[in-house]
Parts: sequence; C-alpha cells; structure tokens
Amino acid sequence: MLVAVAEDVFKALADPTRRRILDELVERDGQTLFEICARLVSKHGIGLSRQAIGQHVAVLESAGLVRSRRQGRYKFHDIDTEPLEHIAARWLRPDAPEGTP
Amino acid sequence: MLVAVAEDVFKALADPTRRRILDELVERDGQTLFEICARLVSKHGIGLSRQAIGQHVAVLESAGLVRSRRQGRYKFHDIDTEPLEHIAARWLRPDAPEGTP
DNA sequence: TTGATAGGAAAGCCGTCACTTTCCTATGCT
DNA sequence: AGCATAGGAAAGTGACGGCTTTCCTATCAA
Repeated sequence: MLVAVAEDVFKALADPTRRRILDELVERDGQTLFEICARLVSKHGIGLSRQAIGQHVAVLESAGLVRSRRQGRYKFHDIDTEPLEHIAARWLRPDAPEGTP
Repeated sequence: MLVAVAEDVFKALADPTRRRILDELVERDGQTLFEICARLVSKHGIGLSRQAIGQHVAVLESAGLVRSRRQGRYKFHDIDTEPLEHIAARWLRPDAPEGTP
C-alpha cells in the first residue's frame, strides 16, 4: 500500500467498477464510501452493495490509487494519480522496462 | 480487435505474462510466437507452454495492443502502443471521462 | 509424398475474483 | 445510556481466467 507495485495498479484498473470509482473521485475528491455508493448507482446504474464498493475501494487503496483520511466516523477518499503516470510510459518510450512484472 | 475498447485494454494489461510479452515486442518488433516463447523462458524464466503464450498473444491482439502479419507459415507480431496513450489520460486530466467503462 | 515446423481450436482443471450475507466495531446524537 | 450512522471483517458462492492436454490445419523441405 505504501509502494505502488505495477502488478497492483494494473489489477486494480482491470475492473470496470473500480475505474468508475476513480472517475467519481476525479470529478469530486474527498467522498465518503456512502457518497461513492450513491453516485455509482444514480449516475451509472451500478447497484452493488456497500460492502462490495468498500472492497473495491480497498483494492484501489492497496494499489496506491486512492488515499484516505479518517475524520471522526467519516472516512474521506482522494484519488492519487501518481501511479498512473508511469504505467503506460513503460511501453511508450523505447527505454528499459521498469522493475516490477 | 478493430476498435480498442478500454475494457479489453485494461484486462489485457492485468496479466504479468502479457506485460512481459509487450516488453519483448518493444525491445524487438516482429517476433514469431516461438521466438516470444524462447525469450520469455530465457530472459524471465517463464516456462509456459506455447499454447498458453499463444492465448496471451490472442488477448493482446483482441485488445489492439498487438498487430500480426502472416507470411508463409510464420506469423510476425508487432506492438501497437496507440491504445496505451489514452487509458491513463482518462484520470490524469480533469476532463470528462471517455465513453467505455 | 513424407516428415518436420509454425500455428490454431477445443475441452477440462483449478485457482482467483467479485459479490452477497452476516456479524462486529466505532463514532455521534438525543 | 440507547440508538442510529459510517465503516470493517470474514465466510460462502458462482463465475471467470489462466494453463494444460490433446488434436487438427497449413506451409516448407527432403
């Protein structure tokens, strides 16, 4: 979760719902889990349980794509685009490929 | 295979072996399936069957990341980085997210 | 034509993943 | 204290993905 391994980033991006969550956080940073759920169902018709969305968010956090800050009983989520800037460049430049498989 | 859907591109990139194949094709374009197999095993210790590698290459082709040209009994594979240039930009710019989930 | 080489197709096995369900903890309000 | 809200943990299920195995087609060389 601290170091973003390429493996985790690619696996995190492999799921459509997780990509939608990133879309939501790009549009509006600092949302709670319940807000994310509400917007996913209202804007994209994704009718998953709160627990399912929570698991998706956890995967995004482990991949370093989402950072969270706890505040009382709320937990706000922010997108971190830093891992995204390297992944595609691996094949776009004719350089040496980076470490993690 | 003609139009690269985001779904296919992300799923194709989710597997470590497929990313290694792209690494190989970046380093040396126009390899046959047997060449790819040989280099994967010799350089990365990936000891998969030819059929398994063939399936991986097929996934990459369906995602638009690899183009192939048949020549006699040989089939040469070339990388196509075009789909890679859009996927990360979806979240890097604060624009509207693109169409495909 | 025979045999070797390059590649493809399909069935089956097994592990991983996404999701639900149920239960549990923690904070805030009254 | 009591209850509602926000979130987390864990087990179970069903489906999908990766890989092997077996068999088949096409090209080239002898």
